[in-house]
Amino acid sequence: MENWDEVRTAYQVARMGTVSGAADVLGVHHATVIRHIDALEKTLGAKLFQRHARGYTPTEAGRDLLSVAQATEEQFGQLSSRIKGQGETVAGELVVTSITGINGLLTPVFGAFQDAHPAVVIRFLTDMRLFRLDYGEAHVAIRAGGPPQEPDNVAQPLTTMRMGMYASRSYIAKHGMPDGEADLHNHRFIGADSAESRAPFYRWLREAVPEHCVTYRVTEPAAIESALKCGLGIGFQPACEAARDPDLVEVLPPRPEWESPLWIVTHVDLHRTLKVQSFLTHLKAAAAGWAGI
Amino acid sequence: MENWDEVRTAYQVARMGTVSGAADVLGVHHATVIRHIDALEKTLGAKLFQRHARGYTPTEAGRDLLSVAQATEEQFGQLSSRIKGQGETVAGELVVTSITGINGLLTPVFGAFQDAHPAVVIRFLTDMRLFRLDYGEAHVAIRAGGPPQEPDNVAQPLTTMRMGMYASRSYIAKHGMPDGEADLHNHRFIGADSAESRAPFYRWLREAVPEHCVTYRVTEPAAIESALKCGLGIGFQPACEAARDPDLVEVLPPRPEWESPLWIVTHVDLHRTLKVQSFLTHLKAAAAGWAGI
DNA sequence: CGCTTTATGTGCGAAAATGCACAGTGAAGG
DNA sequence: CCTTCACTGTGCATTTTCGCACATAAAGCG
Repeated sequence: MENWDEVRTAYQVARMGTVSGAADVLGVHHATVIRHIDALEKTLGAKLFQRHARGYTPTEAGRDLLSVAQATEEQFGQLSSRIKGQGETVAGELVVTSITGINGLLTPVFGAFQDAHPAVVIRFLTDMRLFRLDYGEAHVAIRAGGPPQEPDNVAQPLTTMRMGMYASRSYIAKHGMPDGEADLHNHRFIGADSAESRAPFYRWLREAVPEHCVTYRVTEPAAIESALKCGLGIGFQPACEAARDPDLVEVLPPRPEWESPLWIVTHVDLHRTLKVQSFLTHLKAAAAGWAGI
Repeated sequence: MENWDEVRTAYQVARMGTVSGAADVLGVHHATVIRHIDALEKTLGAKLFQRHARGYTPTEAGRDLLSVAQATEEQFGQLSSRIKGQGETVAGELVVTSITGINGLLTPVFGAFQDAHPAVVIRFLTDMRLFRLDYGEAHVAIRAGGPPQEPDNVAQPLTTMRMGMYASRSYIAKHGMPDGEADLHNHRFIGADSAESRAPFYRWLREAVPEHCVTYRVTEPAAIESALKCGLGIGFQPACEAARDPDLVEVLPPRPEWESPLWIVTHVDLHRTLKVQSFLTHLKAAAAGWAGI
C-alpha cells in the first residue's frame, strides 16, 4: 500500500459514491480517478467498489478504506492547520544560544519578550562549544568576533560590547592601582586559557604585558567574574556588566580597540518566520538601549 | 494539504534524516524527494526541515508531521493487510438472495457452510423484488427462469427444479382426485396473481385449464403452501419440498416441461473472491444431492 | 593537507500521469 | 415508450513528473 494519493482518491469515491463527484472534489479528471481506483485495486488484489452505471458502490473493503482514510484526512487537516498557524503566531519553542558573559544583559530581554508573547517557551543555551544552527540546535545565536560567513546563515550586527579592565576593591587594596599602562607588568592578570584567543582585548593584552603576568587562566568566562571578585587579578569585563557590580573598580577605561562586535546569527530557513523575526526586532530594540551603558 | 504522496515523502525524510535515505526507502530518485519537500513546504508556507550538507533535520513542524504520518502509515498498513487477507479468507458477511420457496432446500446448505466456515455471517434475503447484484446488495443470487444475461453478472446453472402438482388430503377428500388431465377443468387451482407469470408450469396451467378454475391467486409463494394445506385447491410445488409434507398428495407427477432451471448469479467483481467461490462449490455440491430427491 | 565518501541541488531528456473528446449505458421522467 | 440526462470507460495528445548526469559541498581519514 504505497502511493497514498490513490488512497485519497479512493476515499473520495467512497465518500461521494460516484467517480465524477470524486473527480470534482479532487479537481482532476474523472479518467484519472478511474485509473487510480484500478491501480489500487490491482495492488490490493481485491475490489474496493462495485461499478455500475449510476456510480461506484463501496464493498466491505471499500467501506473499511473509507473510515480509515476519513480519519487520515482529518489528521492531515489538523496537521496542516497547526503548521500553517505556527508560522504566523509567536508560540512554541524559541532556542537562543549566546556567548557566555552577557547573561545579565539578555535575561531582561527574554523576560520582556515572554511578557509580550506568553506562549513562547525560551531555551537559553550557553556553552563553550558553538551550537550549530544548520542542525537545528537553535533558532538564534549571538556570536562575538568577526562577521560569521557561513552560508545559509544570515548575520546582522547587534552591537559592540565595550570592554573595560577591572579589578576588585580587595585586589586594589592589596596591590594598588596600576599607574598607567606602563605599570601593568607589575600586576597580575586573569586571562583566557587558550593562548590564541581571538578576542581583541586578549590580543592586546598579550602584547601589553609579559605572559608570566597572566597568572590565572580560565576557560569558562563565568570563572573570570569569580576570579575578579576574589581579587585574583585584573581582568576584562563588559562595561555594562561591570557597572552593575559595585565591588569592581575600573583599572583602565574601555577602549575602541578592545571592542568586540556582537552578531545575531540565524539560519536562513528560520530567519523569515514570524517567531524569529519578532524576537530579533525585540532584541535589537533592547540593544539600542545598551549603547548608553 | 492535498497530495498525500508528498506527506509520505516528507515522512520518510523525517524518519531517515536524509533525502538520499528517504529516496532509497521510497524507491525513487533523490531529486524527486527534494522536489516533493519543496512543494510541500511551499503549500504549507513553513519549513519542515533544515537543510545542511549531512542531511535534513526536521523542524518542530517536521517532527509534528513525522508523528502524524507515522500513525497514518501504520493505519494504511493494517488496512492493506485486512483487505488483502479478506480476499483470501472466508469470513465476514455473505449475502445470498434467492427466490422464495426453496428455503427448505437452502437452509441446510447454509448450516453446513457455516459449520465449515464459522467466521461467516450469512444474510439470507428473500423478497419479491429482485435484489441488484451490481449495487452490492448481495454476493450470490439464486434465480429461476431463463439464464440471466445482464452484463457484469456471471450466471451458472445450479439445477432444475422439478415441479409437481399437489393437493392436500383434505382437498382430495372433498373434491376427489382428478381423473387424468382432461378432468382438471372440474377442479379448483391455486395460481400466481400476476396474469403473465413467466414460470413454465403457470404458462402450462393457463393453457390447460380455463382461467375461472384458478380460484385462488397469490403473490407470495409461501401463501401457496398455506393454501394447499388448507385445501383451497390444487397447486404447483417443487417436488423436493412437497416430498417433505405427508399431507400433500401428488395430483400429477413432475413433467419436464414444468421444470424451471435455477441459476446461480454473482457479480463479476465478487465472483472470483475466495468467499464467494467456496460458497458456490459448496452450494453446487449440495445441489448435486438434490437431484435424487 | 589532500583524498574519499556521502550528502544536496539543478538542467535536460525520457517516461508516466493527466486531460480531452467521444462512445456506451443504465436510469429517471414525461 | 421514447427522450434526456448523468455517469462510466477508453484511445490519443499533452502536460507534468521523474530519473539521470553532473556540479557542489561538507565531514571523515590517513
